[in-house]
Amino acid sequence: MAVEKTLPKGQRVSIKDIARAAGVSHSTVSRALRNSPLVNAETAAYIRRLAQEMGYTPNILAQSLVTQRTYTIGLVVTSIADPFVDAIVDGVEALATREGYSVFLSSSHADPGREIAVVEAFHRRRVDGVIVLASRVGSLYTERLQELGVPIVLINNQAGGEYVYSVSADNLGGAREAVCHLLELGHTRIAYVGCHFRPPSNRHRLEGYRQALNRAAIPYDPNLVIHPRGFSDLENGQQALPHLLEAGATAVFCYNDRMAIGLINAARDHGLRVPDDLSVIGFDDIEMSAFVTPRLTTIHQPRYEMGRRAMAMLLALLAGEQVQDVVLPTELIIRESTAPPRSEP
Amino acid sequence: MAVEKTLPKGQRVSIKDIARAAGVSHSTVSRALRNSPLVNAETAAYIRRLAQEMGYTPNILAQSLVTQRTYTIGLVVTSIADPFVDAIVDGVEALATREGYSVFLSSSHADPGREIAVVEAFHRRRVDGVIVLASRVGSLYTERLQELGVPIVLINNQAGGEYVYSVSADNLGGAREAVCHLLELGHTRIAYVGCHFRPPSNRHRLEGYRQALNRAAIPYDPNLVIHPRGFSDLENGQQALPHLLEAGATAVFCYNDRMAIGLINAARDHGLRVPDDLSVIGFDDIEMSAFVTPRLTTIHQPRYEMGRRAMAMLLALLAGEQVQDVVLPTELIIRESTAPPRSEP
DNA sequence: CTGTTAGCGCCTTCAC
DNA sequence: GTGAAGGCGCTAACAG
Repeated sequence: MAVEKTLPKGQRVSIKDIARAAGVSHSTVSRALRNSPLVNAETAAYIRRLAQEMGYTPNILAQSLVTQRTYTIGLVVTSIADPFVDAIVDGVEALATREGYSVFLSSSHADPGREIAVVEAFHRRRVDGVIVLASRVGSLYTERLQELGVPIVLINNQAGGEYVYSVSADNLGGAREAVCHLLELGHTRIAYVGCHFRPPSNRHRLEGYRQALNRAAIPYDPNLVIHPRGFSDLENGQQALPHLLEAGATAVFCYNDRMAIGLINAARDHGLRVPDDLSVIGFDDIEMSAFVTPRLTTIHQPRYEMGRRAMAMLLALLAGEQVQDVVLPTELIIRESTAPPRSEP
Repeated sequence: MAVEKTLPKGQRVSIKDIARAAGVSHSTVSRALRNSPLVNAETAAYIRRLAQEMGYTPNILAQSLVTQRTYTIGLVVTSIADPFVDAIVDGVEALATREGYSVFLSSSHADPGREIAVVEAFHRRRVDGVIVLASRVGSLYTERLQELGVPIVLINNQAGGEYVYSVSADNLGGAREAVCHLLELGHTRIAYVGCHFRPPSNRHRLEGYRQALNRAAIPYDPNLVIHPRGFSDLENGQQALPHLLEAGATAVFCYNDRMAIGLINAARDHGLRVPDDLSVIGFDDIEMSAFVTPRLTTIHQPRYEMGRRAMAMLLALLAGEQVQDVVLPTELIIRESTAPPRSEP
């Protein structure tokens, strides 16, 4: 009876169409398609074959409307074009896809306004959960986040809060390890170049720096701790050079690789040689680090794994399980930018 | 009048709830919320205020179900952790967000199977359109893509097809410009190191190389054209070195920056100096290029703009407008890795 | 201007 | 096993 006209394009085949073609009710089709045992095996097979032939593609939107589950998550990053971010996104996406979730990606450009706008948009789309990467936004926002009633996991952000879960790298331990490496090489005038616009992680790395010095019984010298006020990491690295020279540093631990690279470039322009005249160690182990000259010694953050773990945590939360915050270990990667201090003339 | 009980969490306020609270029908609420003129201004204002107070967030899924428009697009990339990809994603996302679209991001890892799986997933979610980035997948797949009945735009992929639209960089012109630069510096033994697993763009860049030589009346020497068979770009760059030396090249145009960097590293390990002993020029202008030593001379691709244009094209397509494929101009970025050939001893 | 009625595509009791 | 009926949240005629 049904008119078998080929639908022009964007073939909107629904379970009703299949039901009509199969001479059953749409309930039965629905069951068959979800492999429900409550349906005759043969008719189920027939229905599935029919669905296949008719080019049926389930409409997840409709499903979601009734099940109240969208199987989507929202991922907020500061900027996609950040070499630190990409591997994390990769990790999130890989696990999400494997588990049947799709991910909405949006960048906030570190603008609080945009960041909450993004979250609101995610909410309108009824994402099942949200992952926020390296947000610099504070409490006012995580508060709103929690109102949404969906689980949130934060990566690299210690912004605390009752219903906020987090995964991050071991900033403290990593920093300690970096400075220990410098100490073991024989340095005693070791500087730290920090980042003023990432307070929490900066605090931890600075603390690691202090702990390492402390253990080596080297007194803390405020002149060796610098927080440039520029906007970009590279710029900040460059700006730090004169202060370092003045303070008589022979080695520097930089908040991150980009700063380290900026510093190294500035040093070269200034006629200094790294590591001969100045040892430099970074943090993050971004891809570029292995290709600059000299190749940068740094602290590796397991970024892909951080993404995976964040997604895994979200999945657990969605399954109603209990979860604990995770802190992933870092790893010292020794390359060419660090060496023993030059013996005095 | 309305009971102001705070809903526990995941406050599922619907237009019906608002209707009840306001003493009107849900149609009126719907109209008021969409700023329809068919509603008394006062009651509309009241309703909107009420919605605000009750913490209402429209459910786009439900809207989409009836309007048949999801305001989502799917973006397929080979790998997110590719420095070439990120800026493009950024460009797509920026415009999409501005226009009220959300973007699903998925990576295919250059696996045809995964790539079509991703597209199927997008289809189930009823995305309004799809953007595919640098797909190495061929016709069988774009065919299926078109069956979906949603507009597709391809970035950096010449795979042709009736209903396929594309935006790409001017590979031919860029390559010509790269080689011209080398010619102008005085080189005559100029090599090309190509990429065997990106046939279309490789063909264009090789053709640009030939055209440039041709215009300079320099005969084409097959020994100077190398296509390493390794898997990674860096590796391929390294592998090319011995052949280049053997062929007596004084300058090399590499398919992309990563190859160029691999080649430069190999050259250094081999005791050669770039650009003194060998001039090297890349293609892409990835971020790293400005930080390696020597800083890499290269051909810039306007990646962010490519992303934007692709999204703009999709938007136009969704608006039913006619569109034309776009080819964006490249730009020669002269840095430190190219110089005149050394005068013979 | 506003309410009523349908229905988008699907899942889910609840009877048969 | 299977069908009928109701509803997820929302928009869109169609009457008033």
